[in-house]
Amino acid sequence: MPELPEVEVVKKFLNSNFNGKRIQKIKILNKKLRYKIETNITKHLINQIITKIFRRGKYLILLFENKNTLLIHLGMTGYFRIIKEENYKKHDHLVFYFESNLLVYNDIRKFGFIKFYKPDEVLNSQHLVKIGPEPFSKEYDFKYFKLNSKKTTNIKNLLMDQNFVAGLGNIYCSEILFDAKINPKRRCKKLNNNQIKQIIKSTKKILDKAISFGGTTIKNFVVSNEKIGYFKNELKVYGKEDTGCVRCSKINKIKRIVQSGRSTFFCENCQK
DNA sequence: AGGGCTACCTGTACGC
DNA sequence: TGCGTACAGGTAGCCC
Repeated sequence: MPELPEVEVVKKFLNSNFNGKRIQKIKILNKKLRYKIETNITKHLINQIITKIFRRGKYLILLFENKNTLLIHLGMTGYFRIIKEENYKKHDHLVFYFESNLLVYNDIRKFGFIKFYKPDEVLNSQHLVKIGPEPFSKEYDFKYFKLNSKKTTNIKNLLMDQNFVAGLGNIYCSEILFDAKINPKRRCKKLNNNQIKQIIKSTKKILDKAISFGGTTIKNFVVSNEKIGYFKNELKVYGKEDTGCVRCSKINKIKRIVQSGRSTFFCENCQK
């Protein structure tokens, strides 16, 4: 489910519903996620007002009035939904009780996590201390790319590296490289200046568009009780193995290859 | 040191 | 219908 655009949509959803709201109670239904949910988070967060929700890469940061934070990662299948009463489903793990509703975290595969951090600790946590720049930031530019792109790896793996640039995952890397007309197998050191500039441009363009469409629905990207994620209809190559390339003609079929154990989709004809 | 592979966990789709 | 296998948006820790 969640790459940067999906997490951004979740962040907006949480901000619009819970910013300024007080947590009355927290119930841990199952503490076994990627990391065990610490039982004592309850005593730090009870009666606290959520003052803001931030996104950094694919991470969510909940900030409370006493400056404590929760760092949340949705893994592959994590999502939030709002319910009116205690009406739980399989794989619900944590519930925040508010005055007028309940916010539930559900995660089938348990690759996500919810961690508590004291003020000023979260940005120096193991998860965020080495994370790369936001793709929309000024820092992610031509100079940065030249200076920090690992010369030895291919461009797909570079974009997937959260310490190079934050938030890109398996879907959007394929889509970005298709837009930039770059072959995902291409060695980084062989990219010329124009291609680097194009990759940066395509990164911002694809993510921006995906956010405006509400992210990509693959399986269970659900916010509240509404299905969103209309960017799925805009995907050009991801999951399109053996279908005709929408750009260079219907004769050339999209190929699926495996890079570092993950599927990559591209057109051999128009991505060089 | 840095990149590649595998584990983690559950569900689904597909071939036989 | 059932069984075995492959695959799925994530990171992290091991190995080389």
